[in-house]
Amino acid sequence: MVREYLQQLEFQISDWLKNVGVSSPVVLIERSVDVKFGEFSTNVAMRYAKELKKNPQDLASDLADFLKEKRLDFLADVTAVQPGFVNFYLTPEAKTKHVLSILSAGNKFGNNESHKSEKWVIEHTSPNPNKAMHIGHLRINLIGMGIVRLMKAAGAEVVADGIYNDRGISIAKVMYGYLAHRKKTESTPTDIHYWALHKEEWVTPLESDIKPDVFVSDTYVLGEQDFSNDERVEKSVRQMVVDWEANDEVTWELWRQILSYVYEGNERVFQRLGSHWDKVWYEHEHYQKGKDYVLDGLEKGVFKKLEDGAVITKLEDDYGLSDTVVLKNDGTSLYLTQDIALTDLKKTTYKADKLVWVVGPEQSLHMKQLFAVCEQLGIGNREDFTHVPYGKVGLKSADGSSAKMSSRDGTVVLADDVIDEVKETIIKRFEDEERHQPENREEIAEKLALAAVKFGFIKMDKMQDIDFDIEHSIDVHGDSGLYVMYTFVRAQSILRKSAGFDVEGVNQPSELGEEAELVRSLLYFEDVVAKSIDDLSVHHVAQYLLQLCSDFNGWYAQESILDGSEREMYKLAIVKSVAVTIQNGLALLGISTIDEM
RNA sequence: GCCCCUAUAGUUUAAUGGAUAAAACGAGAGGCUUCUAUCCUUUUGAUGUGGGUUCGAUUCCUACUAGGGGCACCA
Repeated sequence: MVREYLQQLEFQISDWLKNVGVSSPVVLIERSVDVKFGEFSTNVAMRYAKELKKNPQDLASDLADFLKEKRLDFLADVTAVQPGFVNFYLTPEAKTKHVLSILSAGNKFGNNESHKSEKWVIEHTSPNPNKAMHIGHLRINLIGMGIVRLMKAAGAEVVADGIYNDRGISIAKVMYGYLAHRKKTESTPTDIHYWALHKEEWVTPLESDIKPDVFVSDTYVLGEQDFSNDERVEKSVRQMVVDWEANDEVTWELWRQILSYVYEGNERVFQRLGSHWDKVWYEHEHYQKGKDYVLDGLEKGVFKKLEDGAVITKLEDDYGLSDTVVLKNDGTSLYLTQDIALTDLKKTTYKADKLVWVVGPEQSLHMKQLFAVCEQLGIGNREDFTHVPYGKVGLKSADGSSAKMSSRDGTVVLADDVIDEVKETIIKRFEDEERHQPENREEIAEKLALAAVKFGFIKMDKMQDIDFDIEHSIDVHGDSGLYVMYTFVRAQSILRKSAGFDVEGVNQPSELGEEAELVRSLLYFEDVVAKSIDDLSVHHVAQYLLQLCSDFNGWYAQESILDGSEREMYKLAIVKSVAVTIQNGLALLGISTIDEM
């Protein structure tokens, strides 16, 4: 509803600006920073004062007078104030109408059509096939899935995709580690051909009662150690890669088995997180295809061949980027080579309008080079390709400094483990306070733990580096997902205890009371979502929810809602619309609500 | 050497070029016979440094300082 008000205002202001001589006005209406400045304001008077050679304050006054004469029914007042802002004050009726419009919009409230009928392919969380998902992966996943949900809310059709780099030395190390360290008895030889005939002599994750992803990363660490310490192992691992490339049957069999553990492990964590890929690319399926693009590029003059046979880009002149090799002098391809092929594959398979890569900032140059090369080859326009980088996740060490996670030192913090720790804290509290039936505690705590952990990562800007501190993440007070969840539960509880809600029974107040601030906050949700969509970042939504919840709790403490008065139904409408807003906001963050806690 | 990112209360974080820089944690004071106190009210306290653009700069430009990342046959 607020959106309609703003559209009308924008139209009128734009019209007025054209009349006073602005050729192509851009009208920005933003939320006022303080209640005393109304609900919304515009800076057009200051913005166009110079162009019109007028005093901004006079211009603002003229605009305010013009709008007053229009007598727009949703406006209680329009004022012009120093140094040239024009402030808009909505009528109580207009605000109440907005509250009711939230209820009729339901789970669509906040959505818009800014990217309607566009097709987006968003790549995120391409995990190493040799590592269990740690808090770094968790962050990427939350950022990526957040963008996926935002673009869906913007009306776009979205394909979320991921890549498994399932070939090469890393996976071979896991394969070796498995043969050498996952035998049931020491006497079993570390030999792939023996394994092929006696698989039952090796354990599976299921038999060893280890989560498959953890099983794989532990196996990798063991294989890696042997690889670095023993030249014979190194040779043997490298031979596996060669055998794999030569399509050796037994090697492929072991490779498939190890990968099945990897996929099972990741799928388990993805399910827990509520994360999902619509499409998974496997490197082994497309890694050879890049070479054709290199030959094509050579023909078109996009690339050039060096004396030693390697092929290099020509990006310096047109793009100001440093050049890089796309084909090695031994004729084999590189990451960039594969990415070219995959980009074309994505674009043609899904007829994608926009492609997004959620990958680390260290790949910034690589991404720019990829985009430029794809443009040169006619695969697509650079503007349609977006790299979304993010800040690193390190650990907070005892002295307060930042430390890198290291699998060698055993300091890697797994996503699973963090969620489990928070979950334990919550269950303990349930037990201490004897809350919930014992058999329900587990399920409720799981949802709350997910909410707490996800919210903790996602409430801040994605470029902000994080020094993770488990103590801090277990703390569920303050600016946390549980605070938001608690507020939602509170609202649900009130609704449950009420005699039922009926829109017909809502008396529109002629003046707002204690609920004014809360109702004001409800006006801004759509705007916040729109901004999140523009920025490809859900953290604005998280910050907004904290504010909304704070307003709600403030009101709750001051005023009794179920008071049997003639305002009760009106107050219930507010409670209900707050609940809808929280639920929609949390849904954008990938957090599902519960009704009791 | 060149390029990119980051710098905000004691701590962890907010702020499409706008009005008095916003929260949480910590520390101090107060509040449950109550619709769930995982809450509410209140006090305390910050834009790395120097220039510039602008009516207005945490935000843009520039030079420093500090930290991180990248720079052709690695992934």
